[in-house]
This record gives sequence, C-alpha cells and structure tokens, in this order.
Amino acid sequence: MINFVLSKIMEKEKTDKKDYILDVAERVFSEKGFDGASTRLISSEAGVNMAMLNYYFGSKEGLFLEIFNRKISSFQDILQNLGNDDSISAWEKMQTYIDMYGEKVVNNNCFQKLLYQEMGMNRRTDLSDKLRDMLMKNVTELNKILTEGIANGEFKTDIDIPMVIATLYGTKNYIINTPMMSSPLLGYDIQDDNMIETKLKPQIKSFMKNLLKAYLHN
Amino acid sequence: MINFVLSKIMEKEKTDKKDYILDVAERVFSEKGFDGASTRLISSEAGVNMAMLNYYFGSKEGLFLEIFNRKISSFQDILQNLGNDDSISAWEKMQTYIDMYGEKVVNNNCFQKLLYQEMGMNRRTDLSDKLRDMLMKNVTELNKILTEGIANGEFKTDIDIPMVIATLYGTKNYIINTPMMSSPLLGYDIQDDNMIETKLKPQIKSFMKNLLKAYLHN
DNA sequence: CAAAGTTAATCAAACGATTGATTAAAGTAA
DNA sequence: TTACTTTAATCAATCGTTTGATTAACTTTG
Repeated sequence: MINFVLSKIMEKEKTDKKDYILDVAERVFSEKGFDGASTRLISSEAGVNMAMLNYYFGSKEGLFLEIFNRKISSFQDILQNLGNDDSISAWEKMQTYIDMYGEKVVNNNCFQKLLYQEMGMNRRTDLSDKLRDMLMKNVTELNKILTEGIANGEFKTDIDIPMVIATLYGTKNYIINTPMMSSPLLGYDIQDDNMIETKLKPQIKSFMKNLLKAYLHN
Repeated sequence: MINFVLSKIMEKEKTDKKDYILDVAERVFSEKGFDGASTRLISSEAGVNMAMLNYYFGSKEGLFLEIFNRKISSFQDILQNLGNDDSISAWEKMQTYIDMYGEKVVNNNCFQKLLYQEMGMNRRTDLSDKLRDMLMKNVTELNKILTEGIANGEFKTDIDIPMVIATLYGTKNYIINTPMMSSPLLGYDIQDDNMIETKLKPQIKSFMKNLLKAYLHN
C-alpha cells in the first residue's frame, strides 16, 4: 500500500527511487542536522527499508555526500561568465545576479539550509572544501562585477566589497534559515510555497536592488 | 594533575567550576551541534567526570538549557528604552544600536552560533519560544526606531523595515557563523580574537552605518 | 518454448559500538 | 560526624551497519 503510494509519487515526479530518497534525506537532514537525523528516521520517512540506504549509498555519510554531489553541478553555472560580459553595465549585472540568485536559491531552501549548516560546522573535510570552492566561485564573480563597477565610475570608490557580498548572502540566509524569526518579522509564513512565490521572492529582489543601488551608486 | 591545571585556569578566570563547564559546553555545542556533541566529549574537554554533568545540570538537555539561561538575562537589556528616548534622532539611535550590537554580539560568537543553530532547527519547544521572544524584543525595538524615523521625516517613506532588520542580523550571522567563507572573503581570520577586535568590529560597524545611511536617508 | 541460472532489489533480524543516564562507593572539607 | 563532590563501573536504549533469506525480473540453456 505504501509502496503503491510511493510509486505514484515517484511516477508523478518523474524521478527514480534513489532520487526520491535523496529528496527526503535532504529535508530530514536540514531539519535535524546530520547527527540528529537517524538512518531509521530517514528510511521510514522515505518509506524504504533501512538497509536500502546502505545498499544505495554505502553509508550514512555516503548518503549525505550524495545529496551535495547531486546539487553541486546545477549550482556551478548560476552566473557563469556574467562577470566577463562587456555589453552591459556593472549595475545591470548586479541586478541580473540578484534576480537569478533570488530565484534559484529560494527554490532550494532545504538544500540552502543544509549547505550553510554544514559550512557552519567548519570541520576541515573534503566536503567542506568542495562546498567552499563551489560558493567561492559565485563570490569571485560578484567581486569581479563590483570591482569593475568601481573602476568604470559606476560605483563609489569607497564601497566595502566583502561586506556587500556578506550582506547579499547573509540577508537571504537569515530569512531562509530562521523562519521562526523571519516569518513573524515579514508578516507571512515563509515556509509556505505560495507565499515564497508571490511575496518573498519579489520582496527580496526588490529590496536588495534598492539597498545596493543606494549604497553603491554615486 | 588535570585538576590542578583546571583549578589554575578557573582561578585565573575567576569563575567557578559550573560556569567553566558551561563555557566549554557552549563551545563544543556550537562546534558539533546538540546531537553531535556527546556528554563524554564535553566532560573530557572540561576535564571533569561525565557524571558531573548530570550532577550539576540534571541531564544533557538541562546543560543545554542552562547555557542559554545564563546568557538570556545579559541580552535582555542591550537596547532597552533606546526606542523611547526622545532626546536623540532616529538615525542616532540606529548608530547607537549598531555600535552596541556590533560590540556585544561579536564578543559572544560561540553563543551566537549556537543560538541561531537552535533557532534554525525550528522545533516548537519551550526553549525555542523563549529564544524567539528574547530576540524579538530587539527586533521590536528596531522596528520602533525605524517607524519613528519614517514618521518624523528622517527616513524615506518607502523603506522595507523587516528587510532592513533581516539585513542587519543576517550580515552579522553570515560572518560569524560561516568563518570558512567570511575569512577568505574579508581577507583575515575572523576567528582570531585580535583580528576581531582590531579589524572586524570596526569594519562591521562602519559598513552597517554607511549601508543603512545610504538606504534610509532622504 | 520451458526449465535453469543469474541478477538486482528488498526485507526483517541481529550485530557491536556508542549514547545519555544511574549507581554505589570513595574522597573532601567543615 | 555530616554534607557535599567526585569517581569508576554499569545500565538500558539507540546508533549505523551487516547479514542471510526472499522476491521479482531478466538471461541463458537445452
């Protein structure tokens, strides 16, 4: 019976069982943390036998790593080559980045939570290094855009580039990672998919543009 | 021998054993998370017998709660009555808040990490509610200051108050909670106490003032 | 074609290790 | 003594993992 329901879900979402387990594990890990999420809980939430996790992913850690490997590739190209495009102004690039980032990232808020949860542990592991490199690519690109904007006179000369970047990521993280604070603060449930689409996304994009426009521009 | 060293440390830091255990536990919890930090690890790091934790704090959860109870009182009065003071402008209040917040919060970065780690779990517990209420007091105060600034014409009428607050806390959290990102970004080790004092604090304060000044002001 | 063999997928049960917690005894200071 | 601290040993529960058996779907063989 459960398998019937499961198969229906899988069929609808056009994903195989392995991917489905990864989806569930991503959510559970993001809610409970790596140590707080037992393999028994993950497997029961996914409706599969406990042994299947080891069968598919080798170990709990293997499952954890696979969650990240699956997403890393799709995050690589968020704003690739945006910094090298000479046909648009630095400010237009910033706006484009804010739009893309706001779209992509808010859609993956479970993963985002998990990502920064892992980064926060700051253990020196292969995974952490890989994630840092992944995130640093975007940071570097942002750095390039901002530097260019200063050089060509679009932006003020005394802007604090690292802090601007920290503001961009930090504001988003605060909202996504602490809904217990941000929901009452914003006045709507930021865990509600409908609210995310109709209110949160436009609000974040609009605010970040206005904020940075005021700070960056001459 | 270990007890001798411990007693020397305690003597130097002028704190009793219970407080010392809480300090160690705060750090370990912030590094490993609640589930990742075993009572054996905490007790060995603190140089005390495992049973002492239960003797002093009743349970692992009791120890965890005590860490927060100890800090909550000192966080209550960060900016009490700042919003009600009519003798200074809203912008001066914001500056004062940024200074106080930047000072207090960066000094307690282990606790801050732990705090937002727990808030991020968004489980509905007494502790979470208490922490939310504690943080909400500051949010409310900020709200009051910003609303006042709009009303008296100091600030623009179309500023997004909730997002301003999210930016203020989010930027700080990003820097404190993900040193693996913020250290290479800022160009110095934000875990180094000396760097925190000489570079990070002034930089955060200065940047937040400039950023908000540009965004808020007419 | 049908029988035999092979494979991957799935399961309940159990493994050893570790967890948080408890105990009873020993130590310490007033 | 008496009351408070500290200890090593031990507890049941839970952890991640492994096992051996069973199922179902293909392949091969005669």
